[in-house]
Formats: sequence, C-alpha cells, structure tokens
Amino acid sequence: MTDNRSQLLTVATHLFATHGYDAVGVQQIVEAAGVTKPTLYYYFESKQGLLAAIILEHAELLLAIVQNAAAYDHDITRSITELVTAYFNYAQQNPVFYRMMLAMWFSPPSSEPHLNIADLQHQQFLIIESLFKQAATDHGNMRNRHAQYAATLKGLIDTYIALYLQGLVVNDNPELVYRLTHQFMHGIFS
Amino acid sequence: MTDNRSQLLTVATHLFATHGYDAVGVQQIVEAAGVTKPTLYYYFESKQGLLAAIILEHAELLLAIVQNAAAYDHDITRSITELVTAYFNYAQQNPVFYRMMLAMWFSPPSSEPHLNIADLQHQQFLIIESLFKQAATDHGNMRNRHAQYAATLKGLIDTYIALYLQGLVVNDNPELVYRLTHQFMHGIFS
DNA sequence: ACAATTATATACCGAACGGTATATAATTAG
DNA sequence: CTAATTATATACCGTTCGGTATATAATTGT
Repeated sequence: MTDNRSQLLTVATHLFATHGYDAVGVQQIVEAAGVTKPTLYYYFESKQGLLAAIILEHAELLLAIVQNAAAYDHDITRSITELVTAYFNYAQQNPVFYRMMLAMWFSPPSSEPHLNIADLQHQQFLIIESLFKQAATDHGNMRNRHAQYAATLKGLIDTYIALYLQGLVVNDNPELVYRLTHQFMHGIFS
Repeated sequence: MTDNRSQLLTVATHLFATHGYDAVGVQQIVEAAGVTKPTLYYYFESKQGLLAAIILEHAELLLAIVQNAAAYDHDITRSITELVTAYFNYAQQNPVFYRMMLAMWFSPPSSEPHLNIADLQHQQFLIIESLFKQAATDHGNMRNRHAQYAATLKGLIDTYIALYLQGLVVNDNPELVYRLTHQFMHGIFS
C-alpha cells in the first residue's frame, strides 16, 4: 500500500531508525512522506501515537514468529537453534525496524523510546522464559533460573544481530546460529 | 569538587543517562545544577561541548584500565578474564556513565549521541583487537579474525553489563566473569 | 443526487529549543 | 589598591518544537 497512512509509517520507521526518535521532528516526517501535519495527526493523534503504531504494526508478526519458534519439544538445543534462527531471519528481513527496536531498548529507561518498546520486549522475554520453564522439567539443574537464561539468551541474540546490522560480523547465517547456540548451551551446562 | 563546572558535568551525566541526550534541555540541566545558562556556555561553549566534556572526562581512565587489563602474557584465557573483570569493575563503579555510554553507542549511527561516543568505542575496540592480534602468534587458528573476535567480545561484555545495569542478572561478579569468559572461549575454539 | 463521513490542506498557536549580547560580581596579579 | 581576568546573572534572540482551529476536497452510503 502507498496510501498516506502506510507512507507515514514507512518513512517514520526509517527516520527513527536512522536519526533517533527525539532527533526527528514531525515536520521532517510529513515532508519526507509528502503530506502535511494534520494528516499525520488525523491518523495517529500524536508523534508518540505514530511510534506506537509502528511498533504495533510489527509486534504481531514478530511475536507470532518467536512464539512459534520457541515451542519446546524436549530437545532444548534444537529449540534454541530454531529460536535463534527465527530471530536472525526476522532481523534480516526487517533490518530497519530491528535497528530501531534495539536503539529504543538500549535508550535510557525513563526515556520515551524505551517506555514505548518495553512491552514488546517484555512479551518476547516471557515467551523465551516459558521455553526454559518447560525445559526445566527435563533438566533439573536449570530450575529457578528461567529469567536469567531468557535474559541472557535474548541479550546474546541481540548482540549478534547488532553486530550483523553494523556489518561487523559476516552473514554466514547457519554457522553463526550454530556458534551462538552452542556458545549459549556451553554457558549453561559448564 | 562541587564547583559549578563539576556540578554541571555530574548533573548532565545523570540526566543524559536517565532521559537521553536529546530529551534533556539546556534549561533543565542548568536548573538541576543550580546555575544559569551562560555559566554552562562559559565552560562548555555548547550543549554538544558539554557532552564531549563528559566523555573526555571519563575516557582517559577507562582507556587506561582497558589498556592495562588487555596486556597479553601468552595466556589468552587469563587475559580475557582480566579484561572482562576490568570492564565489570568499571561498570560497577561508574554505572551512570556506562549506561549513558551504552545508550549512545546503540543510538542510530548518524545521531549526535552516537557520533560523540564513536571515537571512545573505537579506541576500546583497537585495544581489544590488538590483544587478539598478539594472541594469534600463539594460536594460528585465530589469525585474520582479530576484528570479529574483538567486536564479539566487546559485544558480549556490553550485553552482560547492560543486563546487570537493568538488574536482570545478579551480581555474583567472579562467577559471571568466569561464565562469560569460557562462553566466549568456547565460541572461538569449537 | 445529496447528505454524511473520511481525508487532506492552509495557516496558525504557545511553549520550548539552543544560544547570546550585555552587565556585573568575584577573584587574582602586579 | 587598582587593573585585568575570571565567573556568573538578567534579559533577550530567532527558530523549531509538537499540536490545532478551521476550511475544503474526496469518498461513501442511501
């Protein structure tokens, strides 16, 4: 779609990812989108509403992908491999949004960008944590460390994706997934 | 020191780390510091100059610590352990600055915060890379991967520090260092 | 066809932005 | 003790900020 609403979403995502939410003005967005300010406010009510709409637009797909990949089938290594693969594929297909998401997540805790992305991050965390909770029934030594494992794995994934998005790590996808997965497993079981 | 210059540096660091560089106004800074605007401009010339001064103030010590910890003594595991320990200690002692540094580093590449922190990050990278260059003389399989190893290790360290600063990972320092180090080494030699 | 609704533009608002011209205290040097 | 320098404040600058009152096109339902 190239209607004005979609155009605003696309353009704003790119600008936020490139320059940061605070650094981009509403005027700049509407000019880049070829519309005027009232059009933006007609669809999104506020600058923050536009940001929320961007996030909402991507959240459903991302969470569905993560949810699906994090299904536990009594093979934790396999599950983690699938999860990592899913994240890498998603980041590869949505590099602009993922970059924006990362920047917002690492923004200061009480900043507007961070507060807007916090919920989506938390939902991902819950899904990953649930994977480790299920796995703990097969691996006693993992018990009561769900939160730490989920946070660490998500952190590792985001670290590698950030390196990839910065071009500091090559994109031989399967090998990278293998390395990250086994690196993480080794961190748990050693 | 509690002179106005130091007061401005301290207050601004805290505000930038808490709310983000762009979201904090000059007026807000001087009010929190108990001075007026011309005082800020007298010492730092601009808002960006204030940011540069904050970074410069911390850069010397941080780089000295990293440089010292990254000395290679033909025991790569030991070197990495020391490096990781040094980073963890520094982050523990300068949590506000480290949080600000991370947020700026993860800001969009062409944003003002990112451009201001890029040099300090690059200097850290060079030091760590140099460690791996030296180690490559003892470990042939590491050759020509200095940059990737340095980027990955720095990314891992920052990930764990971010988790620690967010309270998502407990602070049993020595165990965390051991886990991260061996996790990273396993990623290399497997 | 025409009324209602949806979508877009012109022109503007007060407030906050980063930054400064100018004056005056406080300190230091001779 | 005074002259120069350093440090701080009052009051203001032009610009940009996010946001809106109002009017008018375009579309839709009947």
